[in-house]
Formats: sequence, C-alpha cells, structure tokens
Amino acid sequence: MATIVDVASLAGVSTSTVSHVLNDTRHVEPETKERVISAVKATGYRRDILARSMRRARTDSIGLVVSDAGEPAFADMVHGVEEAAAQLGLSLLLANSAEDPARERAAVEALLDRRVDGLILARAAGSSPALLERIREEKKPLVLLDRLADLDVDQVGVNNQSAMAALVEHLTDRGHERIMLVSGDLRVSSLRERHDGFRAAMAKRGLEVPAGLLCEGTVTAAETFDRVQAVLRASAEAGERPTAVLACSTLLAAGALRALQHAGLRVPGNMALATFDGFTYSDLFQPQITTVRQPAFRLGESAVSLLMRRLEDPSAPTRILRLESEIEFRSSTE
Amino acid sequence: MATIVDVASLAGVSTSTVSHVLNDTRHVEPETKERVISAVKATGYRRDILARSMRRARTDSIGLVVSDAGEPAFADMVHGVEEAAAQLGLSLLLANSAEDPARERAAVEALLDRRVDGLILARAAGSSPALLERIREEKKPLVLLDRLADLDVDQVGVNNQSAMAALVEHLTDRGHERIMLVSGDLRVSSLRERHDGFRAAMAKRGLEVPAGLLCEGTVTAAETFDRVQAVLRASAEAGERPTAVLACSTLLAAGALRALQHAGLRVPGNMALATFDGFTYSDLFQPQITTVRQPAFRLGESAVSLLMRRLEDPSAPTRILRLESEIEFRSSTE
DNA sequence: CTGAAAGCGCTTACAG
DNA sequence: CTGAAAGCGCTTACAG
Repeated sequence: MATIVDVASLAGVSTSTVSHVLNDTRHVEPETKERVISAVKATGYRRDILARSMRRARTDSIGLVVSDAGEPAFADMVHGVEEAAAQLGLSLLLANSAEDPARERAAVEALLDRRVDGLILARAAGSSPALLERIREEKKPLVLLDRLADLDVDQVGVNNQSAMAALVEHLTDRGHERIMLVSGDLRVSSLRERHDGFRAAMAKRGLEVPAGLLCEGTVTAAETFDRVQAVLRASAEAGERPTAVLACSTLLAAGALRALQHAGLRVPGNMALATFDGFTYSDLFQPQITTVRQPAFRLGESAVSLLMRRLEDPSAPTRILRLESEIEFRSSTE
Repeated sequence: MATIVDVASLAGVSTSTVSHVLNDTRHVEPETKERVISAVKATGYRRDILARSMRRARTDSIGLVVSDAGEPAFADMVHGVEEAAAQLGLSLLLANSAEDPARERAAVEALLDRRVDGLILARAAGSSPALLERIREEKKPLVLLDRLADLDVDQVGVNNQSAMAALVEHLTDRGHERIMLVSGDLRVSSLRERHDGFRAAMAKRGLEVPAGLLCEGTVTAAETFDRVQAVLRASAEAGERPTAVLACSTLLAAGALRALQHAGLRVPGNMALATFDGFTYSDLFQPQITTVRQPAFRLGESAVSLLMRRLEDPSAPTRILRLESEIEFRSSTE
C-alpha cells in the first residue's frame, strides 16, 4: 500500500502539501495540486483512515445499540439509521443488547473504545441510568431512540399518548368499555407510556379499568399466550369478559391472538383486537388487525439528525422529538 | 484520557512492559505485573484501539453489506452475523446496498478503507464480479452470504434446489400440474436457483412448464401484482389457468397474493399458494401459507464462522455451505 | 505559498 | 526478565 510519503516524493512535495491537498485545508498552487493529484492516481494511494482518525478528533463513524434486533420495528429503525449515516459518509457500527443490560453495557464500551463520534441507543429493558452517565462523562454525543428517558438527553420516539388516545376513542366509539390491555414489560419506557396512556384515555372517558383486565409483565409470546389465556378465563368466570383486546407490541399481539384463537374466539366476531407496531403486509391476511404503525425508518433517520446536530453544536439545548404514528384502521375493530 | 505512558510512569516501568502485560505477550514478573495492573486501574486507562490497530494487522472488526435491509430474511441474517461477531469480540460495520451496485461498491470501499478484517457480502442484483476481484486483490477475506456465485470464494447459502424439489413434489402429489412460478429478478442467484430448480423438478415429473406461466423479472410488489394479474388473465383466456402459484420471495408472494385476491380467487379454495421466505407469524393468519423457511439467522452465524476460518488460515480450501431450509406445510396447499 | 518536524498512542524487534 | 527506541501513517502548529 502506498503511503502519503510515497505520494509526496513522487510529486516532489512535502507530506504537508499532500495532506492539505487531500483535505482541502489550505491553499495550494494549481500546478502543485495537479502534481499531487496525479501522484495519488499513479500510486493508487488511499488515505489510511486509522492513522487519520488518530490525529483527528473524529472517526466518521457512529454506534447503534438496539435492544431487540429480531423485532421488525427495530430492523426498520436500523435500516433508517444506516441509510442516513451512509448519506453523510458515516460508517455504522451495529450491536444488539437482546434486552440484556450487561450485553448493552459491553456493547457501549466496545463502541466507546472504537471512538465512534456518537452513540444511538434503544435501551434494554432493565438498563441502568449509570450507563448513560458513563457516556456523558466521556462527553460522547448520545441520542436515545424509541425508548426514551426522563433525562436531559437528545431523544426521538413516538407520541404514544396521542396514539393510544386515538385508539381508545376508536374502540369506545364502537361501544367497547371492557378492554383488555396487554402491555408487556413496563420497564420499557415505550410500553409504560402506552400503558399509562391507556389508563389516562379510559379515565378521560369515565371508564373504569379493572385490574383484572390489565395483563402486564410478559416478555415472550409464549408467556403472553399463557397470561392472556388466564385473564380470559378468569374474567369470563367473573362474567366480565372483555370485548376488545389491545396489544402494545407485535410480539404481545402474537401471543394474545393465539390465546384468542385457542379460546375459540373469533376476531372480530367475538372479540375486537388492535395492536401497536403490528405485522407486515397485514392487509393481505385475516384477521386484518387495526394497527398503530410507528414511523420506524424515520425514527432511525431522525436519530442520526439529532446526533449530527449535537456533534456540530455540543452546547445546543436538548431536543426531544416525538413523531406521530399512523393508525391503520382495519376490520378487527369493526 | 490516560495513555500507556501515564500507566508506565505510574507503575515505574517501560511502556513495553505495560504493553506486554496488557497483551499477555511475554513473561513479566508477578510483582511487576501487579504494579502495572494497579496503575491501569488507578489511571482508568483504556487502550486506544485506533493506535493499536495501526500497529497490528487486525482491527477486530468485520464488514457486512446486505442488499435489502428491508426484507425480514436479511434482517435475520444481520442479526445472526451481529450475534456471532459479538461472541467473538468483533465489532460489526453494517451497510446496505439497496440492490444498487454503485452503492454496494461504495460501501465495500468504505469498509476496506476502515480496514475491516473481513467482509461478508449479500450481493446486489446487478453486482459486478469486478467488485469481488477488487476485494481479492486487497487480499481481504470474503464470504458470500445467501446470494452465491460460481466462483472460488467461501460462501454460505441455502439449498434452493432441494427445497424447490420438495415443494414441487408436494404440489404435484396433490394433483397440481399447471403451476405458476413467480420468480422475480433472475440476476439474483438465489432466485435463479429457485427458478432453475422449479424447471428441473417439473421436468423430472414429466410436466411441461408453459412460458406463459413463468412470471419473472419483477422487482417490486406493485410490479409483481400487475404482472401476476396479467398472467392470470391471459392464462384464463387461453383456458389454462394455473391451479397453484409458487412465489420465490416474501415480496413476490405479497404481490401475487394481492393479485389473487383482486381477481376474486380464494386461497386455498380456488388456488393453491406457496412461497419461499414468507411472512412472520404466518400460522396466526389466513390464508395460512405453505412456506420454505430458510435458516436466516444461522446463515448469518455461518458466514462469520467461514470468515474466521479464512482469517486463521488464508490458504484453506474454499468452502461452500448449503444449509437446508424447512418447509412449513400449511392449508394454502391442501 | 510550502516544508521540516513534532506528535497522536500504540507494538515490537533489538539489545542487554 | 526488562527497557530504549523505532516506526505505523497520518495532521498540524510553526517557521519562513
């Protein structure tokens, strides 16, 4: 591999001049510049990014840690981040915490070690604030993605409250008053927001939410299946079976739907169903499920924008973005 | 940030010794070693990976370029690669070519510039062999993922031929003789293999494949919808409408299914349908589609294994892995 | 307008 | 068993 020294000697200039031509960082006589450029071509020279990064403050790379690379919504966010980063000439370092705070911490440390210019984090369920403190103390620009925190950090997520309010309105307008909420792991901020949003929206309509219809804390689809089944059975025995089920994520919806099918309940015949995130191509299949579709790709893009802004102006005021989701109304709630 | 010099002076040793302790690369007296380790702790020293990589041959990072980050199958492969890389302490640099050879080339160059230890490539549709030549001339370990090539390169994909043979057997056993094949962009090797596998399997059963029932070349779901619709219409007029449709990817299946629904054909009532790759949670929805499910996650993991093997032994014989897919038989083909 | 030289933070022959 | 020093390939004050 040719180095900057080879180029310099071939062009008959100093390495300073080569560097300045390459970076366009000071004026160089046109003819000299020309000679340098030919020498670069002749030698097939390619700047060594490692050596360059060592001297500069930047590595032109960013790190992304997602909490569940398996979920389609996260895959879309990754896609959005990749796209935006590529557009800016930034390389993307990707890691997956699989909802494990220890793995998350290790991933963050690895990314810090690699001197990424900034970090984007969709935090794991039980993630500790200490990790964010750690990043702050390294003075590394950070953006929280999807799973936000009540902290002074740039973040981008969706407006869960408004989406939930619209969904509850939609259901109650159709006469549903006993709605079962399948909300999952409430340590996950987006799920907690949906949970809280549900209770607030129901309260606003003067509707009670019996504790028996709140199905929370499940993490896997199998667990959710069991819990929903138990809730259905218990509520039926108490003579107050719900008329609608509202799931707060794709995985929760899958578990819930299977439980409904297992109980012989038809959607929408015997039970209405709506979900956040939802399934791909859901308009092609039965039941067609009413879905709150978050703009996952744009979420990823926005995270990169926030990061760039922070990189350019470290003292800019904290910005928290809430994108609006779109609700796809389908026959499952008719 | 503390440097190796700080640690050395605090421990009262040379930087050589610190380096050797850190890398466990030569014997150091236990007490000396102890002093170094305390000094590391006291200073909060963290080795600079950039400087380290500059001196070593390796960066402990690998690059992955996928052709369509939007497809669930590719998302799973990315997931598998990430998981395997993390396990080995390797950072993953991710890029997406979006089926554009120019973007693919740019992504590869960027990864080469970053001195990744190796590359995993799921090539774009129109990708040129010149790019592989370029990587070979850089002597960079390379593994082809999912989309294989008839070249002397390590690769891992699925056995499309056997899967297609099983699918055709399944359909013909049920009396289907006029089968429409929706095969997409035949420049994509996996799709071409499925296409060829179909013809071979049909020939083996002595069944003709009228050109009118081969629907190929479509790239988007919308295009596929149009083309399938046209083929259905034309074949119906000729009095030889197919009794089954076989789609070679999720996206193609989506376009085809929509066309069937649009034509008022019920699956499986009026038309059988099977697909490669398929939809997530397909057992929860109607129609339940028979699906050839490739082991996408394991494909990603295997690609990393192949890469590591190549890294350890650059002169090892080329290895080409073909994993078997599982066929999920469902009611769409009953 | 350009160059000589220091220095980024490591690793690794070389020498003792 | 350990250290002094060269060197990886750049960037960037400093000097003229």
